[in-house]
Amino acid sequence: MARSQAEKAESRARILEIAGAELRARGLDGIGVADLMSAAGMTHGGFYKHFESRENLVEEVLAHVMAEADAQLYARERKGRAGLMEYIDWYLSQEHRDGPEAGCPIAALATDVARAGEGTRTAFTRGVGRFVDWLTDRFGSRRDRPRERAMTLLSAIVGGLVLARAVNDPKISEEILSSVRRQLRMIA
Amino acid sequence: MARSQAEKAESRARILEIAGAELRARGLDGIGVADLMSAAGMTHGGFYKHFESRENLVEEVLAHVMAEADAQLYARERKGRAGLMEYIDWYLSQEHRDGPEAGCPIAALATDVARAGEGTRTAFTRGVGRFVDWLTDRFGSRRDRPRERAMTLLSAIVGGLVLARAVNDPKISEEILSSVRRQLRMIA
DNA sequence: TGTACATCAGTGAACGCGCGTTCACTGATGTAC
DNA sequence: TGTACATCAGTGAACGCGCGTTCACTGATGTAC
Repeated sequence: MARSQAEKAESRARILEIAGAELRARGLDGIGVADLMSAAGMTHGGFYKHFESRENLVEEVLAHVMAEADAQLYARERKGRAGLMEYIDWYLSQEHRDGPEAGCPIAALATDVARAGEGTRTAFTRGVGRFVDWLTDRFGSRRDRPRERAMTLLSAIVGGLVLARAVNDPKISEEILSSVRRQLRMIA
Repeated sequence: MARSQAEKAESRARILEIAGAELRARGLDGIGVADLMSAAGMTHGGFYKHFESRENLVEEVLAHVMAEADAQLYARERKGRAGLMEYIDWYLSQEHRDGPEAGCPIAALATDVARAGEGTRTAFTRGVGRFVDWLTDRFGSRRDRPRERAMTLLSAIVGGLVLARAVNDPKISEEILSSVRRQLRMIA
């Protein structure tokens, strides 16, 4: 082998990481095999030593990125209402709005996923489910109908972030973020 | 001329209408010039008698679709809180979820628009602004901070619809729609 | 009203170009003796 | 430990293919007399 098995694993990890960022920044159709491989420091031909096809890559990257976001979520230190508030404030921050490549894959890819293949959608659905569970836990028995609240909260932060990103006018964008942040203190 | 001026206007309107549906169903990258023209009953060459380029078409279609949605919004009969509730119930309905081609362009295209050109984003931003104004009016003086509420409500319904569409599991999808519908009665 | 001519909506072949994929090849790595 | 051989990660040229765009052409329409 031109490279050891360990090096192959590193290459694969590098491809997945770069693709995870590109995917969130440019959408499911936004990465080309050649560009991706060149960003990973290789030529395009080697791609097929790691993935069956481009579609297969997208599926794996989506699953990878969802699992990563999920792990970060469950690793957060602050619990209860304070933890939830902290999370919402980060989620609806300018920093998160302006850095989709490292941000929530749900907000970055939701409309793309709706048009994607079943494998991709299944990975996405699992991530949404885990997210809802985490939020539900934050409500605990503090509030009635915690799961219903969790789903609404998720909808509001995803919608708010997506709108803040799409909109052209910085003032409206900021207004959306701060409005949702503020109003959610009532439901949360 | 092979066709009269009136016929040209009809052709253009037909292209815009079909593109408006395809765009919402398949995303900003989802329509090809050849497919679009053939769906409009013509061959691809004639496209450039109506639009400068594909990108120019996308811009015009987005503006057209936003204006259309806006007109429908302002034409709704029921006013006040009842009108708002009625609208939310439609927005978060299975019918709307399953028919993006005739539904809200904001929810259908938000993440695509975030990556699109300035012209497209400007048209989108204008539409969002008008939507927020309409919602703000529905709150009127009934509630404090009506504009803040309007932006949060918009975020929640857009996010809820987008998630309900992306998710693979019909049970979760329906649960998202009904949760947001129910919880929004508190804020609205 | 009729005639001659210019206009231009729509046609369909042809064009580059980029993209996903294939494939023969290289040479370091892993393995068997 | 050393040698011979098979393996296979990565290379880079080449492939189809679809897509946006161009262009010479057509013939009905609009206009000028």
